[in-house]
Amino acid sequence: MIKISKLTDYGTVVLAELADHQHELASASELASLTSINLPTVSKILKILNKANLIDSVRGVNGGYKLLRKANQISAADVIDAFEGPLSITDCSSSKQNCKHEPQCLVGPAWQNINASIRTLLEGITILDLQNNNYQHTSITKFAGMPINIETKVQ
Amino acid sequence: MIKISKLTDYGTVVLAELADHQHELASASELASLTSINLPTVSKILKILNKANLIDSVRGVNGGYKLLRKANQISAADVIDAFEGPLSITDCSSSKQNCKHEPQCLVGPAWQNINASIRTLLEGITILDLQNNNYQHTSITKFAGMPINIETKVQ
DNA sequence: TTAATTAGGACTAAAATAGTCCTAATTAAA
DNA sequence: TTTAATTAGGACTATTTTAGTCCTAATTAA
Repeated sequence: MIKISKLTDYGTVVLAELADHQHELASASELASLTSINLPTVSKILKILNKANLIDSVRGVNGGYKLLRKANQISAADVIDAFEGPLSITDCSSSKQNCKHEPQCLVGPAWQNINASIRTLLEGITILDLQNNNYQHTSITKFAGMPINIETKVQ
Repeated sequence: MIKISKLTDYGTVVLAELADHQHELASASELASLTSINLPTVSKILKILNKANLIDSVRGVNGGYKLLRKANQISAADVIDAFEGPLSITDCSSSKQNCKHEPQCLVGPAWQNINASIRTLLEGITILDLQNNNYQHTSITKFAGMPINIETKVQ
């Protein structure tokens, strides 16, 4: 269903929660109780986010995590990259490698363009937008005579 | 990776091949050899496409399949729906049901909007576009002072 | 009647995903 | 210096999803 994994979804929830904490550290167990996600899972998520340089960690007593960038500088695409590797709508859309059907494939290049479109869309949406729900969908079918879709952020 | 399944991908390939046959019937085995996808798999794909009313079938000797609508009237979203059920980027983005985290979920509604955007994008792309690769990605960052992404179809 | 074809669905195998758990390293505070 | 709280890293298992194959029935032209 063109879906992100549960872990990625949880990842955005955890990041949104961290955004509420601004510069204070939040521990894994705090975040678990705030988000209602099980502690072991939250820990795993935090490690992944840390490895992807989206958050910073401090060990030891009173340790915890905080955002490394501002919420409006972390995009949905960043989060997806962290959890699922480079965004790619089909196996062959990320690069022009090793597809055994490639010579006679009629649709590969088009999927690659669609992929780029979805990526651009997701790069334009930040954790702050997700949190505030200030991303709204609008659809405009014609612009200068051409059929287009416009995705806007509420200002 | 926000990806469609292999079967969905193959589905578009098969549809594109059927589009080349216009109104003649093409059998599963013909399509298998034209697309280099194994026969049993092509058969499965054709049954799914048939059930979704995207193609028509004729049994018996000289039977086969053909498109039920024109290639420019079958969208990428139609194909994804056929293979993967209603498009939905997260478990909670398709409807407002049964998510145990929902009361405190910070990001659900936003994902639902993103989902709608991706759907609109995919509804605007047809098998004909895929086949001709006449869908191209362009990105414009400002329009009337607002940050936007515009996805265009080549005319 | 036969052979070519699709319909339907059961089944298996493989891959991806989610979730848990263990041990080590770090650090503040008692 | 010891202890307790915390993250780091990774192994592991269980579950779910996906891909792919196969069998039998129904249909139909020749």
